[in-house]
Amino acid sequence: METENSLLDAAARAGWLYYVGGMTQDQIATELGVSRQRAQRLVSKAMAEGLIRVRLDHKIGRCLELEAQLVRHYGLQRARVAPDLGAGAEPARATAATAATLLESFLARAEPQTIAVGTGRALSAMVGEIVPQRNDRHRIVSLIGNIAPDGAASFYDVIMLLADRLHAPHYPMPAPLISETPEERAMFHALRPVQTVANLARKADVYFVGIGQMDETAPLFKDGFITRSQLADMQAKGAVGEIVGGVYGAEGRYIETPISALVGGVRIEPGHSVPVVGVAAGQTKVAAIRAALKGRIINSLVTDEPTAAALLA
Amino acid sequence: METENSLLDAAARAGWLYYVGGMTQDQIATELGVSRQRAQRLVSKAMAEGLIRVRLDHKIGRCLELEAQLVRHYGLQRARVAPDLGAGAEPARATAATAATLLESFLARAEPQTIAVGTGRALSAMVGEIVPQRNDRHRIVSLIGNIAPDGAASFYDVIMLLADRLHAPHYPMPAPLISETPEERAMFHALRPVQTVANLARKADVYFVGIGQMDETAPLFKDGFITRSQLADMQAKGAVGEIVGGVYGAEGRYIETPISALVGGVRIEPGHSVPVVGVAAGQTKVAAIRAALKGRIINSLVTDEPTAAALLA
DNA sequence: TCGCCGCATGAATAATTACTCACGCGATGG
DNA sequence: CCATCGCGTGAGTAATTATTCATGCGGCGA
Repeated sequence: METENSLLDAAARAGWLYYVGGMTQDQIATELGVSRQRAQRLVSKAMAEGLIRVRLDHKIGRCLELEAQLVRHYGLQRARVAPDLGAGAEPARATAATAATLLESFLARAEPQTIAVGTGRALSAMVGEIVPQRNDRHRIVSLIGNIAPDGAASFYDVIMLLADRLHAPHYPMPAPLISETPEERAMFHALRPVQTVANLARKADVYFVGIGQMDETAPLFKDGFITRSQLADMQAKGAVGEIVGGVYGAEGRYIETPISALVGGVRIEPGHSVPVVGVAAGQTKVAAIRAALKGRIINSLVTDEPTAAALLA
Repeated sequence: METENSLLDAAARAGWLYYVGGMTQDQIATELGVSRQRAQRLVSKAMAEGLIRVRLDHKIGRCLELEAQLVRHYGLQRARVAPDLGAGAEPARATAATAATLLESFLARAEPQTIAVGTGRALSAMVGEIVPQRNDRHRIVSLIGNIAPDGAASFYDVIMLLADRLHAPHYPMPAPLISETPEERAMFHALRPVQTVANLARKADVYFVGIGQMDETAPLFKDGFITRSQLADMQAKGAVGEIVGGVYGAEGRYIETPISALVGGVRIEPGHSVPVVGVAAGQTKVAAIRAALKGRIINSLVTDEPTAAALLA
């Protein structure tokens, strides 16, 4: 622990000298009295550990334009468009920093906020960009059960990561994301802790949710929460997207399916007055995002440039 | 204006791809359809124009800033600011690990170093944080007699502890810290071993010293080296601090007092070119530290966060 | 219109950074 | 106590980035 800490300290120092001080790694090595290689490793560690945080302080004209158009076209409260990272990159990478900045603007508020979060890669990446801080006046509450079919806590467990970074009180939902049977779901929902969390979630001051597509690459399916035939069934009923387990059609209206009775989350009702921020990007998600916007399930959006362009096409 | 703007946009985009996307300038060039050199120039411009803001997300980020300010404000060779340990903790605790790291960076040098050390709680705590090692190419030399008025070796006997941890040759000064009479002092200083050590100390490659305040809590007084009336006398002459027994005023100029003729140490002359590292922290020591910095008795400082802030206030 | 100036460009090259590898040290477990 | 494993280290090297320099293009005044 002690050596761990001093290692990070050294990394932070090296990173500071490199990125802020603009020194070469050679100079840093001399300054710190270590070898050049070690200086390099420290700098790279500072980056890898996320000690160094980079943000873009310039709104690229095109992104600004897309944001304004999104707000106007879909009647949003706010929109953020991250510059394109290029074809190869994971879309979540692009939105992560931008979404983190938006979340931080809520965290900066003096009044205690109840912040409800969903799950997924996009939110997970966002949390990775949040600056660690001591910020215990806000509460983090989970919108959705995080127990996977095999009983393990989900890999993309956003709430724990976020609470860890903020040292904030947090309320995970101790229930399966999708139960085996309606009875199992009812049983979980009868539990006091589950009800407490659900009630808290329904009164949140701001929501951050991912958006799942319902094509063959659907996260629900890919991550093993539903079977291929269940997916096909929902597709047949017109499903195009999913938010915290709630499946909806092309107009953003929730669709009732056999699965609906098994979902252990707090469904986001359309037309919320508080910010409901969808964080999603990628060609495959365009239909799902558009539907969520149309149905006013979300009223704020963080996405990337090509996705924004597609949404407006 | 338009071209200006699109230039900045391009720079911002290149910077985003480079720092957030982690792409090489080659890839960026391909992505943006420009030459590699142009991509490089755009990235560099993004930095120069401050389009990309880099921040350090680590508790020592604030410390690093304070260090930079201390170096600038007082013209220091180097400064280290340890993170605050909270109100309750002994200030020496905070500086110990940081000072030890600094000392170790000197120990790591291949060329043999002569390392001169003073005494005091801060240095004692520092030595406690030094990792034991077999490092006999350096020499440790004492700057100050370590015989207390009662004849016992001082409790805070830094040099023995340090030499023990390093297995390095060491040269304690076999003389009283403060003699009873000028004659006694002269007698000790006539001794060959004392002269040898003093000569060695004057040619040291690096100095580590504590800094004593001269208020009612003065270490010299608390540890019984001087009487209350002697303290009062020095205070009346404007004494605010003390380094290896040398007492100085608010501007960091040494003050001659009856005690001066009794001190059995090697006075640190101002304006040394080799590192003279003061290790000290605590509200009570601020005036003493500031004076030592002003008078250039020390040219490097290890302190803690609140003390650094006070020194810059 | 011509010539000059300044600046952007890409080639070449220097500097810096990242990676690979073999080694050694200390921890771990039989 | 000794063999083994894993990790950190520095040397060497590949990759990447920064700088320098010669060139050419376009604007501007004569």
